[in-house]
Amino acid sequence: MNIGEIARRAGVSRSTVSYVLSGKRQVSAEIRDRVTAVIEESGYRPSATARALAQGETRTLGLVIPPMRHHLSVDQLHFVGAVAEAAADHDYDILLSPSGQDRDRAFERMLGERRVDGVIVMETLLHDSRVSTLIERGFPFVTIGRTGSGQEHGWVDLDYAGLVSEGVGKLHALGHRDIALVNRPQELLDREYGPAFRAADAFDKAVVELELHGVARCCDDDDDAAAACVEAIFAAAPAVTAILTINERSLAGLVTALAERGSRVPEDVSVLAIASARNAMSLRPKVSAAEVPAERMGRHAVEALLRRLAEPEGELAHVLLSPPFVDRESLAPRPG
Amino acid sequence: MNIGEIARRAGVSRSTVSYVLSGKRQVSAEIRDRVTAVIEESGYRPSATARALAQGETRTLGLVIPPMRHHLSVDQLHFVGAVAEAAADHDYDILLSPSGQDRDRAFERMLGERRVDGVIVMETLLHDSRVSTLIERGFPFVTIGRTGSGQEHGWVDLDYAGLVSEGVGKLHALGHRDIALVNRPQELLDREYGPAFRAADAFDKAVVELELHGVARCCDDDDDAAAACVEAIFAAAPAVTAILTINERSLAGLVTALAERGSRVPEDVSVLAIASARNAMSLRPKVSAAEVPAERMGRHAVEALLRRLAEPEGELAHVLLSPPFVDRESLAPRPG
DNA sequence: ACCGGTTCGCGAACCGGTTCGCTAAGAGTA
DNA sequence: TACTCTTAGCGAACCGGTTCGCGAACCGGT
Repeated sequence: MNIGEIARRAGVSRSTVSYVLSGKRQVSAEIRDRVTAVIEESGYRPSATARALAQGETRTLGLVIPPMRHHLSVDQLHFVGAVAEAAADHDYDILLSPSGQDRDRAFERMLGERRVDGVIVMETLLHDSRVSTLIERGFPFVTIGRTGSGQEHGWVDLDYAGLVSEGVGKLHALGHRDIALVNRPQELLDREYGPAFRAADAFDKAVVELELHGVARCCDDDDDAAAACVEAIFAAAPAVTAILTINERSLAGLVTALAERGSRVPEDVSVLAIASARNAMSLRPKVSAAEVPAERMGRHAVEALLRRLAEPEGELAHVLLSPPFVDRESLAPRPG
Repeated sequence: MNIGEIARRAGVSRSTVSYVLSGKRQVSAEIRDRVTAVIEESGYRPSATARALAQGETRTLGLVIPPMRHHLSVDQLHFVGAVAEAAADHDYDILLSPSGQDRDRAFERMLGERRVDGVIVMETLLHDSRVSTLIERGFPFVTIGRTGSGQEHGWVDLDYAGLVSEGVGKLHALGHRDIALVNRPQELLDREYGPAFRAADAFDKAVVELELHGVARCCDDDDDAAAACVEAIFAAAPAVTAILTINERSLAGLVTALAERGSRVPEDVSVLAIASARNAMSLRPKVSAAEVPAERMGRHAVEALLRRLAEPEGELAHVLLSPPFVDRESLAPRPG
């Protein structure tokens, strides 16, 4: 069933059917009714492909997701879902592009073959080749997380630097002087993954400013790594009485590792995290944490990108979110 | 940059360029080289949209994901990632279609406007309107989870019935006679969500067959619900010494709830789960569990669908996976 | 020199929409 | 009645590819 068939059955031209559908020109009530009746009874819907070709826009957004072997976090999952729903609300669809081993195949295809009108890039690095490519080609996009060249494109980001200094401040206010940071995996830090990088940086600054003794450690995204990390922390700084972690995936492992080495939370060691409430709440004690607002970020990203598509010369969106820490049961004054 | 421009620069016709690209007809070495040189230097890539229109296939697969408010599980996240990667390996793309409040908008658009060549349906119900729609329209698709009309379409499923009876059998073999099942939320059971339904059914059968005292309870997908569920179970059957759960999201809550009411695992109560290793391992004690093989399921689904697209009259794929239980620290013989 | 068979490039039609310019019919005015 | 203006439908061109039929050029054989 195509537009020509509808036109034939309604006894009008194809262009008239098109105008009935789009409303871009006036059509007399009589003809309009006749055409809509035919469309109704035949269940006709115009082909997205043909329209995309004619109009030069696909009404599809690309979402570049991190490779699976990074084991997407719950946050990222929520983010993907939120993006899909936000896009659907605007009658856009989401095309997934896994980056990965040969990441570029899918990414290049998406751009080169013009499958999408714009792109959302997840897990952005400070120096990100995908971002450079997009800028070079003048392709509309928004990143999750800032790059080094932050002013040249739209982004939505979580203020890791702010959260980390706020977190350290909270611990400092409780009297802690020996504080550890559990960061994301070394690999991400090496690749200059923004959150890992900015967290490390902010931690160092806060430590200097507040005249604390700080120890920062990277930790792979799993529970076994957390156990090793706890060992490393206390080996390097036995006096540590507070741990701040931005590594959600290893949070459970961190808490059990502390329990297993005989450190009570929060009597001996305070724990503060940046992690989803769902995750933090299922632990004992319930861990105080600032939540990654994945859903809000998803909606912001979609809306920023759509705004850019509507107004290519408009202002670039820079959205920096800073969710509050919520106190639960893992924080206490420094012992002794 | 389009195919006409390439043809002009290479001094050949558009059709010749097309044949160079597709290799569907012989082209003399001389002309082939000239054309590829021009393509190379101009960075030309054919438009996916135009090709889709001409060939009548989009080389895109639709993935219908559950609504966000169901809070996708880690498994489902992995599944989405695996699907995207498997599709990318075959140079297909994945279009997301969130089902949800007005699920039908995105789903109908995807089908009606022919944005995709085939569809993968997640979280299938025993009586699923999406499946009926797809069958009616003769649209190629594969479901994750069987429906009631299991023989009329391809599917990939986890053998929940088998896993539950195997699990009950294991507990029985350890001497347990009073066994509880923690199922997925009541809402899913009411809507006849396959895993919840089949698990409940298999549990009842196993209980009768082995002459056990069984109690089955639904549990919402969070930790608080797990606490309530534990209370309900012991209120109904104080003698329970073993719990089998297929509710991954509430597993952590289940374990802490047991600890909080003074039941030691596994000395007083054995726990057996169907859950990702990652999740089960981060608990104390480490929970014995059969793992949902999300990644394998994703690849199977994509490959089954692609096979169907290549051979519309070929056999339907029916893949039933049954991962092994792995023993960790949560199982013990019945006390006393 | 003629013939039948290959090889290979070209042009045109097609996929299913959108959009622009034209014009016939009808309305309004003098 | 003649003239202008507006309204609304039609046809054709276009988006950027693919595919089919045609025929020119070249081949070897007699």
